Amino acid sequence: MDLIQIYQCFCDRTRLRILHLLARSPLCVCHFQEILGEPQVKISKHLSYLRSRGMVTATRDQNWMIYSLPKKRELETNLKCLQDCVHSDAMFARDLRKLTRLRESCCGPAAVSATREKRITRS
Amino acid sequence: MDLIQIYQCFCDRTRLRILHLLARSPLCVCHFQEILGEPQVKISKHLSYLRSRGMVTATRDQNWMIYSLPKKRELETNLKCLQDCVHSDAMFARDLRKLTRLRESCCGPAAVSATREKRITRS
DNA sequence: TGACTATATTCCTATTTGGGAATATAGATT
DNA sequence: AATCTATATTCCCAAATAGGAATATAGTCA
Repeated sequence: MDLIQIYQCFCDRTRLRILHLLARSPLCVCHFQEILGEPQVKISKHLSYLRSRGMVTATRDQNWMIYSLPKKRELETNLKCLQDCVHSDAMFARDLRKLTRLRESCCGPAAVSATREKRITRS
Repeated sequence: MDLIQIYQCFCDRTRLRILHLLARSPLCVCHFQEILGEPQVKISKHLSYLRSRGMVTATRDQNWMIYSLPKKRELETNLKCLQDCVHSDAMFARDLRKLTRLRESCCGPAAVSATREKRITRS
């Protein structure tokens, strides 16, 4: 059953933070490392967990893997619910703030920074 | 973190069905056995799992344990979301139909049948 | 008191999970 | 070709989970 899988993906702190961030914009692995402050293996494994269950999709942009959310009604519904629930949560708020800062300063792939106000082209 | 615990409780099929039913009305263990068609140990253990994480509360009515949902904003929000998501799901729909039938015919405790239209007093 | 009923707990086992260290891989760059 | 960079995978281990068989418990009733 699909719904169960969604909740299985939601029930780990790291994965929940990842999905919460992806609800804002696609991101590459190094962004997650930067924002979550967790080691590369950990991030990568959770992304692979999410991918194997169809909760994220990945495309390559040169060296970078860009992760984003697939179109899935139940997933979107639950992510909206998540956003309602985390309003007061310091950790999720902090993640979003870091995301904003990253968008301004980061060295990541074009596909991700494409969402910035000022598009920065790769040199 | 509280939210994580909610999702941990949601991520098992049996527990999800239990919580989904409780969103309608308080129930005792034998009702869950009847509706879910699962062995007593299994039901009892999942209820105890849920109880230890504060997702259900239990009170005794003679021999019966009546389980119900506590007032918890995030839990309620997520249960509403669940109801949005399961509209098309045969299993959850079947559970609800069985619940309705039980309300009419069952031999359970007064505390539970109190929600029936015609209150049936224990002989 | 002893038997009965509804429910909980214990013991056991197989599986899944989460995490880290080390290593592998794919594409880019020189 | 050799190297570099970003990411993935493998191997390992400890802990959590899910489930069933058997047993225990609390309250009820004769």
